[in-house]
Amino acid sequence: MTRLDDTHKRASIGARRNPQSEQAILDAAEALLREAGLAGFSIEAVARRARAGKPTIYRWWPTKTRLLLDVYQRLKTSLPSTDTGAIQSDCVAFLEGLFAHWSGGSGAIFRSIVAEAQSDEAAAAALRAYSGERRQQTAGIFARAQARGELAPEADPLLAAELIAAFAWQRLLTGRLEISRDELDRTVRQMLTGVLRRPASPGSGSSPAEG
Amino acid sequence: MTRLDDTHKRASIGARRNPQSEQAILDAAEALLREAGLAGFSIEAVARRARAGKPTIYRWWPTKTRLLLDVYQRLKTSLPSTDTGAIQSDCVAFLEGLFAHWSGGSGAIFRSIVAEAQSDEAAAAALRAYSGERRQQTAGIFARAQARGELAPEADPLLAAELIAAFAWQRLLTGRLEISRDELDRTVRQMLTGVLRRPASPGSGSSPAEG
Amino acid sequence: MTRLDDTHKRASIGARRNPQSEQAILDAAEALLREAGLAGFSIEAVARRARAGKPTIYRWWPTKTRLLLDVYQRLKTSLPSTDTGAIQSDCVAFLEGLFAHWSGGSGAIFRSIVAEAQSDEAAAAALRAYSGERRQQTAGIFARAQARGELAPEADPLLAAELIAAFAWQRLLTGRLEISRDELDRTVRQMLTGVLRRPASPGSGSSPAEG
Amino acid sequence: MTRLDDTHKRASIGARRNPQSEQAILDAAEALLREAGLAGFSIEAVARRARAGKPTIYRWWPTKTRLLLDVYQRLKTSLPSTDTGAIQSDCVAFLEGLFAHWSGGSGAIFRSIVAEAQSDEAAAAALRAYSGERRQQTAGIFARAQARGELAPEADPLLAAELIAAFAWQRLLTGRLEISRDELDRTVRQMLTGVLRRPASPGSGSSPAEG
DNA sequence: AACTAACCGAGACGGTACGTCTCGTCTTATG
DNA sequence: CATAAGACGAGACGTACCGTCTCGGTTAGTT
Repeated sequence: MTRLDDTHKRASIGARRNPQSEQAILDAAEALLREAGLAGFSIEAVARRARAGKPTIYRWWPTKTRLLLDVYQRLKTSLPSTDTGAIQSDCVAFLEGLFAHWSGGSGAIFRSIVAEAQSDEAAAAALRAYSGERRQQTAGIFARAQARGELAPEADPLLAAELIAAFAWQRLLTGRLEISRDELDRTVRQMLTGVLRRPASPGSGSSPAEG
Repeated sequence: MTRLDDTHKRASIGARRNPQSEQAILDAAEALLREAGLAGFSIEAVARRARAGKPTIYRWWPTKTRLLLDVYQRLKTSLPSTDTGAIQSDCVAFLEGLFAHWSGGSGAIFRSIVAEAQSDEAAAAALRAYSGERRQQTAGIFARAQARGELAPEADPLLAAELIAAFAWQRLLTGRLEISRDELDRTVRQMLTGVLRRPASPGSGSSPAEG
Repeated sequence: MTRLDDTHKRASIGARRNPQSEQAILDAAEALLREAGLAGFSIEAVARRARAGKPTIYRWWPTKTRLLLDVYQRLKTSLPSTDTGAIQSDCVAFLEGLFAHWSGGSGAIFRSIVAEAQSDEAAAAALRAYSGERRQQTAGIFARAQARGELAPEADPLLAAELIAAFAWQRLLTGRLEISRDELDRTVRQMLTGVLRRPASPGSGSSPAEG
Repeated sequence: MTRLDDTHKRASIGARRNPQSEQAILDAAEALLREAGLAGFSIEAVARRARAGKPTIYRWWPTKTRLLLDVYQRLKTSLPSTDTGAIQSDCVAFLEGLFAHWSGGSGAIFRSIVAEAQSDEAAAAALRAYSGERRQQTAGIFARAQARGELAPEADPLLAAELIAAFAWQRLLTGRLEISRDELDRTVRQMLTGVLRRPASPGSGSSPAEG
């Protein structure tokens, strides 16, 4: 990428990790995942593409899964939980942002991680830790709404975060990320309001009656 | 398993498929998946265990995925959607049944299929079809409740089914199927009632009665 | 060949060998040997080409070797040992005829038999029998010359036959059948006269003339 | 064989060929050929016996034939052409030595090479080269005799070598290596003297003077 | 005329070997 | 002492043949 010497002699830089190699390996891994998915992702292939020795990879990433996770970590960047001041639009923005992020190529990588986690306990643990952390983060959206008085006091923000994430996951894993703005709205609304019939309270309605 | 004649001479029965071999292969595949998951599942291993020749497997299941799907198909059986007359307990029963089913070994197989679907389009399509069909089925629970007047008229049963299934999937895929009855209750309740604050109907109040 | 109905339905003709099938199988085997040598010669391939069932082949030719031998037998035809009245030209004619015969395609088949005989005892026995018989036949050339007084009385016709055949075999097996008439002449001459120095006819003697 | 550490941990020794593995593979190949001939000789079997990975074999010996040739090369050692001072005994010694060499197990290997050469052009070329070289070597026996004046000046040593080798080959390939000393003597004598009747030169005679 | 017996093509069966691929470990030579 | 390189043992991949088996159908002799 940033290198000028394309004769690519990238030898040791002494008794410490060579960041150029690290970059080259992560770049290669990411590219392979984007191009061919988990199927084309092998340590052998990464080493070939990165012009790195296999032991160099194994030295820093003891398992394929760890490399996978590092690749995903790198592009997790921000996804800043937008705060529009209204929970409905916050949730829609959250899902829209996530789906856009995933559609941009990183979805393939995350799918790979989930797949890997189904047969590799290390990946499973990492995925569990990662998704727990993300859940906490997402729960923040609901906690803020609760603080604003938008949510019922007894609502569990963490559980709400789990449910919305679960929806997103299933869409990703079954390749159904294409979803219209309108459908997204309706989905979020039903998640927020639930499905139960409201007790016909006199002079009220499902949404905020008036002021 | 059910065989008694473990002298296993299971030769050809003429120019057509031998159902004994088919059974033995599916049995072996299922056992391997249950025992070691997708990692231990190889055509080679299945052939060894089933005492079958590899070409016999390849003859009938052109890809590993097809065999995987056939294995799952076999044990899809019923999971009869219980009808307790109340949506809350219906949903709890649904999740309890599903989690029990998955915990009983078939979860490992379903996880394998989901994993496979992340890199194999055939598996993905099959999974999509299967989960769509199941969603329809699950939506029935909500449609019946709606007919009873338990649910709001504008509630979307199919969407509700998607949300509850998504929750279950994520729990399975992250290895978090152990869940107490109480937690299940709370989860279902929040799914059904939503999280929004109630419009403070006069003389009522879901929880914060007073203080 | 002679059939007109190329829909080639060649069913059983009752409880006995169907000569059409036998022909088709031998034809196919011979063709395969000529085209691709021993490497392309498999029961499977013969069956495919002959549109015959494998058991039909195994019924009549218990081993690949037997089929091989039958194919060779079929085209052994004659090779009539020419009798020109002079041993030198008889031998040259013998070798020329043999080399021409082998060059015409049957050489590939005979090479296959020799190869087969190196790892299959049945083929080895058959080859031994066959070559012994041929040796007897070839010895006739020398016996006739001996009767004519052309050969020394103590010469062994059978041994002479063995030597000339051995020469031919080695040429075949190392792919050196192309040989000029002149070289053939010289070869035969040296075989017949030997290599020892002549006793310088009258009044001399290389070896022990007398005492 | 000569190893003491049969715990056989024989890993890589860096980015170059491991001579231990090479030895083990050649040993295994030779043993298999001696024990079961070409039929029992498969890359799979060699790998198993040598405790080597198949790719290790394929890396260094692209074809089965190459491995075969290397095995034979290894035991070609010497066969020093004895020089007794008399062509008759030289030839007998040559054949006796060769037959003994072949009977000692290497015959099976050479037969395999000849067989292989009948369907593999690479093997054929190698065999041609090898036998040409040996022929040159053997011709030395006759050339020396010619220099001594034992042979006729017009005799062709190379052709003589070809004829004696051909005799040996045919005996090997038809499994007729058992031959008495006496028969060997007679055979060599007829090769050397030829079969033609000597011109009845006065006062001489090849053997029976006259009556 | 029905029955039996052996043939026929077809093709599935359990196996073995093929040659290629990737795995994760190892040891070198280079810097 | 980290690096690129690449050999190593192991074993799965998907394919080709092996030799055996059973099938459904055909035809000829025997009852």
